Amino acid sequence: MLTFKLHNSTMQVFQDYLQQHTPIKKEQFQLLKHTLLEKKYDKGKILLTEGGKTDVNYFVCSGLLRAYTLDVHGKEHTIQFAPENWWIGDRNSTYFNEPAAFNIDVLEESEVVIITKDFMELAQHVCLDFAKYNIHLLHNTIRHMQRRINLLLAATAEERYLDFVHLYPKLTLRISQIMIASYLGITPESLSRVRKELAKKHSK
Amino acid sequence: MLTFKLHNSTMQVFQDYLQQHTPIKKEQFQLLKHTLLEKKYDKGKILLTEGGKTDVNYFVCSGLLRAYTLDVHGKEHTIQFAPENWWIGDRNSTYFNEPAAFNIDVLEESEVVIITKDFMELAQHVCLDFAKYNIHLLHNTIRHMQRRINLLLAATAEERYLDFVHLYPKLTLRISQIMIASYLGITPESLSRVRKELAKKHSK
DNA sequence: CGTGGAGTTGAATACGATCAACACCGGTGG
DNA sequence: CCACCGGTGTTGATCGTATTCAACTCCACG
Repeated sequence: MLTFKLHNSTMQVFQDYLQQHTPIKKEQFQLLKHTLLEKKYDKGKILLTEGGKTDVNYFVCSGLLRAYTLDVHGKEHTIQFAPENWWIGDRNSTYFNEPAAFNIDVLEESEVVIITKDFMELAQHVCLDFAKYNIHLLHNTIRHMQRRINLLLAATAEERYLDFVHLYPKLTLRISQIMIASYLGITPESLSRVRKELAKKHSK
Repeated sequence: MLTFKLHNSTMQVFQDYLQQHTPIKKEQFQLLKHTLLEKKYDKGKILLTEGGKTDVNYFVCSGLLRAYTLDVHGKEHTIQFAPENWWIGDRNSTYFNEPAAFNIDVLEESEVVIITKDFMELAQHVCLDFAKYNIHLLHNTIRHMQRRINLLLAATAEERYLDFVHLYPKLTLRISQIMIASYLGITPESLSRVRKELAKKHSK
């Protein structure tokens, strides 16, 4: 007998992730499943708006989401990209019950699992060690943000771009330069020139 | 009978803080005390060096510490200030067992409590809810860092300075402009001019 | 086709950095 | 007590990097 498995379902991707990265096992996942929701979003869809409220986070199974803010001039500033197997959500709203600090939109058609508050609470009851994983995730987030702050303080546009390429080589190809520029804190025109300079150096 | 209490001991300040902000109570603190160390450091003392290793964090009871990095030109970039009742430490080293990402030095003569790994572990056994406080602290750190990243991406030097003054009004007076500039990501000269402009606007 | 967004390039501009000079303390030692 | 010194903060002149605004090419997509 042959079993065909063409591709994993959205929920299956999430379950696989949990089993690989957290102490939550198959049987435990079954107890948690009812607190989760799977969704598919089209490119351009806005999942959260600055100042709004939400009590869910997202786990991206396929596609690409983004967190960004708008300044007084209407320019976008990217806080975070979330490709497959990344978490994204607004802590201000989900954890502190305050208005959201940023917007979340869909850069590529994406399949996501919606992580409710119920899931977070229940997961810690069902699996005591889940809290440890959670803390690990928080520390890791802080480490990355600290690194980014340091780059914004100390590095030139070129250095920041090279760091981005090094850290997210696959994303560099998927994400438009407009978006990358808004993540690096420069204009798209400047990024274009940075890339031109790098190409020149590299060809020598 | 009169009781004189001229000033709190370093350890007492820390105990008071825990009792106010965490679920750790008097009796529980007694069980934890032996994992803590109190120290007094002179201005200029360097507690941690980039690339080094440490397994302790600090709680500042009095004085002022600072976390900073050095770039290739030898310039300092301030990651964080830690005045009284703040925590400071290098996660890369204490949590991830990797080389420290930054330096920590003493800006004012300071009394600190040294928080060992033993304390963190024991505290969670002695008081189950301490973990929740810890998570709260992590979320809060992330919130602040996200805000800072957004300011570095979106705001002018003047806006960043105003935000700093608003967020840390007391620190503004205690910290030299050289240090504030290195926190904002500008030169001391630029900060001086920003302040001049603000004074001009304000006097109109 | 043709339309609109992405990326590139150029010219002018603005903002902060750099370099240098100087005033102003606060502390130290003769 | 005063002279000196080093660090801080200010100001000016100049420089450099990134921004702004505009024009143009190149595709992808309807």
